[in-house]
Amino acid sequence: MPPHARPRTRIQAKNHETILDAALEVFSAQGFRGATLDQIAEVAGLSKPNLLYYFSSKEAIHQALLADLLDVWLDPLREMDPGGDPVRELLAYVRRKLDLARDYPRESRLFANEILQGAPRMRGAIEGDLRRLVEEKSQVLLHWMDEGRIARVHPVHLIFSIWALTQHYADFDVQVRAVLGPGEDPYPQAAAFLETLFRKLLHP
Amino acid sequence: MPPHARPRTRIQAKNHETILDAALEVFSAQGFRGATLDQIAEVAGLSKPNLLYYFSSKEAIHQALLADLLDVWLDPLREMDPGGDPVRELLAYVRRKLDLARDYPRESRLFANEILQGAPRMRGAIEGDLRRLVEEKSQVLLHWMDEGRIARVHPVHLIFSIWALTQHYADFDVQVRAVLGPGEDPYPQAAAFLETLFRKLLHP
DNA sequence: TCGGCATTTGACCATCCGGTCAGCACAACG
DNA sequence: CGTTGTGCTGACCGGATGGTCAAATGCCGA
Repeated sequence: MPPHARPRTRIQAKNHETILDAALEVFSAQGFRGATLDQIAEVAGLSKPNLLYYFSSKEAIHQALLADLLDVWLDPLREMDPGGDPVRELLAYVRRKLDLARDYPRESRLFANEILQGAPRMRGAIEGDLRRLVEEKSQVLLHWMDEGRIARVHPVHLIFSIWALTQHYADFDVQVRAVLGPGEDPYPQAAAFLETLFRKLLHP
Repeated sequence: MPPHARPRTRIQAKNHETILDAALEVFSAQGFRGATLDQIAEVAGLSKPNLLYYFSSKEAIHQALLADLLDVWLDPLREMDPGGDPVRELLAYVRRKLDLARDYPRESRLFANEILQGAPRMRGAIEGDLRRLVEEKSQVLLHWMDEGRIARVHPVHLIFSIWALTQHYADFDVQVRAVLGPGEDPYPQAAAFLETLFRKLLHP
């Protein structure tokens, strides 16, 4: 009688969260098809039928994760203030995005997995919300360029470059650490490097 | 009697190639676990048992793909000539890498999938060949920086940035095209943008 | 304390999937 | 025309996996 709705009781809220966290762990590391309900159940410390008491299917768990994801992912871009100082705003955006990669690598990899497979469960959001936001912010960038406050480059590719350079540290973490050597924290170096890179790129 | 060896007859050579091409198609789009032998067989236009006549297992097909991959992937970096003009050499490297993303997106996604999952079948190569090559080329970059011929930045992160920015166009192709709009070819714009970016970054 | 609802689970099912195998088709060759 | 080796396949197997269900257990307010 009380299955797949939004959490109502305290137990439901807790188990919902536990399951989503475990699912994030497994989906981000194995992809959708690679992940199994048994693995998720094990990580969550629950039985498999119990998972399906809270979510109607493996798909439903995955959907729930993706639903939240895009918002979190785009928030740093939304925060970019058209009224602020251009270079400062853009560097702050880069910084927020890099922090996101450092603090939420699983979310980054979940997203990367989804796009890599052709975004079968996110097509709509990408062609909708995401595209609109990029278009909107591109206008802001173009405006700044017209004013001569930052260098003139293709605004959409500028945004792509921020995504690529920051997410790389989460998605290719294994490679990054293997090359830098163990025990080396990539993020401080990355922050410095990216600040230099974008400062030079944006300088009019 | 004549199964899993290097191709000997003409038929073997042809089917080997057909299977690897089909497998690349499927593995790069679905990941290792997401891919099934039936899908590969269908794409190849062969029966499943026939695949296993030529390759001993699903693993073996995947291994065969990965074995070639790293070399192809690192060749553009190998070609960077320590005796050439620094900026020209680096821009040429960026260009070669971007062409690779444009012409071999499936290979790029296969690689991305592998790294995303923690490189379970490539750990050795990454900590070995790849790391050594990056270390070697970093020395070249540092030398160029000491001579004042390019700006001083972290050489390894410079290489990371080239990887991230070029592979992004293959790995996140769906997103790139969704944002730019259909019918828009991202690559000419990307080439121009990346040339600007790296020219500015490297300028002493 | 008790009734009823929320929560949990062991046992089970159908399907999918990687892999095997016995044998068929066919061409080359003596 | 028989023998031999390559190429190929339908039928099958066992284990994994997503999902179901009836029944057991825990929890809470009246």
